[in-house]
Order: sequence, then structure tokens, then C-alpha cells
Amino acid sequence: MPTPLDPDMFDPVCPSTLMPLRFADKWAGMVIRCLEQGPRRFSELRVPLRSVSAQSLTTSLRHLRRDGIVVRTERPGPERHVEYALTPLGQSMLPVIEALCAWSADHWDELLDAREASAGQVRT
Amino acid sequence: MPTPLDPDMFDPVCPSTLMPLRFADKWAGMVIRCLEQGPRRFSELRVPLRSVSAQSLTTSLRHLRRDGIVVRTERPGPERHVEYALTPLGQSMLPVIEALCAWSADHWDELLDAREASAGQVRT
DNA sequence: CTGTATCCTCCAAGATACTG
DNA sequence: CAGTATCTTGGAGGATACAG
Repeated sequence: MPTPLDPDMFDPVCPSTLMPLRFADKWAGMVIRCLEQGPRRFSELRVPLRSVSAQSLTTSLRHLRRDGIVVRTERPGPERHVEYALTPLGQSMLPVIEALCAWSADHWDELLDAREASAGQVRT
Repeated sequence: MPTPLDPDMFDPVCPSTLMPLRFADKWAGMVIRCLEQGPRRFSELRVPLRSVSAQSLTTSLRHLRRDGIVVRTERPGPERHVEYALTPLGQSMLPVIEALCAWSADHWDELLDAREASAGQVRT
């Protein structure tokens, strides 16, 4: 028998309440993974994230910059060169993101099977 | 210097591509945490999730059921009694959710500080 | 190359009221 | 108690075209 739930378990000022916000961004996790090994250029990021539009990538990067997870650096030179890299805060997210991806890789089939099995049983 | 990014790093059929989907649900993570210690009733879940509307909670629970993360059990008896519990698949998510919450607890202040510091520097 | 400017569609999520 | 029904709003995210 579980104990009663703490009403303040998810107090509005508790960080865990806000936890999902950063992951509501569809591309945020993938962008962070792309920066794992070092700085990348805008066009480099678009390679693995093939289905992202320039506009969506721009938005994601802006949100990540605003939250101190990514830094943008404009390198001087004849042709334009902009780099994005993880901040220390961003790097601290890597283990969490990896865990998330590992879970997906390990259990995604189960989830899809369950979804198929429940077709018609559970309303959409 | 990082090596070039693998174009198939996030292949459309790769689970990690779909990873963020489950966390796009604002309440999913919190519901799962509420079920950590055992089955809970609908009204019990509404206690810690004070700001959730009945309708949103219903929707979240339906999605979680559809994906095989939560099961719904209707207990017979004179008065109505419905319980929600984690499936084994749902339980396998717990460590990941905990990691997410721990990260938030540890770094949320940094994120908020960065957000404030970048006010005006980065467009919203 | 690195974005911006528009426009559009879809859906998450809240408010409110109601039901067996 | 455990939801459903309806309506509304906001914002995410894609398409397309254009700019410095």
C-alpha cells in the first residue's frame, strides 16, 4: 500500500514541475546530442536533422541559447562562419539525454507494440 | 575537432528520433512519478497535480495507457473505484524520469539565471 | 552560408458545465 | 467518484520565399 501523495510533491516553484518544459521542444534533445563532440555549424546540424526546417532549427537554437545551454560564436573571416557549442550547463545535460535515448532504443518496440495492441481498446 | 556528423544519426526509423514525443505531454512525467510507489486513484493524482484539469489528466492517462505505460483497473464494489498503475514498461521509465528531475533540481537555478542574463541579448 | 519573414495548420491544454 | 462534452486560445512546427 503506497503512502498518501505529498500535495507539495510538485509545488509550482519546484523545479521538477518545470522539468518537462525543455523537452517539449521537439529538436532540443537531438541538437544537444549533435553538439556532444564539439562545436557545429548551422548547416552541419541540418545534416542529421534532415527533416528540420531552417526556421524550426533557428527557433530551437534561440531557446537553447536563451536558457544558457548553447552558445553561438561568429568567427571572423571572408566568408560567414557561425558555430554553436554546448555550455557547461548544456554538457551537464548529456548524461540525461543519453539515458533518454537509451531507454528509447531499448523499449521503443514495446511501446509501439502496446500502442498497436490497444488500438480500439483505448480511445484516442 | 569533431568528426563529421552521421547523416543517419537520427534516421526517421531510429527510436531516438521519436524520443521526445512521450515528453511532449506536459503531465506524463509527473503522473509516472506519482505512480512510483503503487496504484493511485484518479482523485489521488489530482492532489499533487493541483493545476491539472480533469480533462487534461484524462487525456494524459489515455495516452499513457495507449502506449502501455499505465494500466487502468476498475475494482468492483458498491462505490466506484478506479486505479491506475505502472506497467513493467512504465516502471522501466522511472530511472530516466528520476534522472530528469534530478537534473532539474540541480541546475534549474542556473537555467533561470541564464535566461534572465540573456534577456535582450537573445530574441524570443 | 545563416538565417528572417510570412502564412498556415494542428494539437495541447485550460475553462466550464454536465453525467452515471 | 470518475470522468465526458464543448469551446476556446496559444503556441509549436512546417512550407515557402526572400535577404545580407
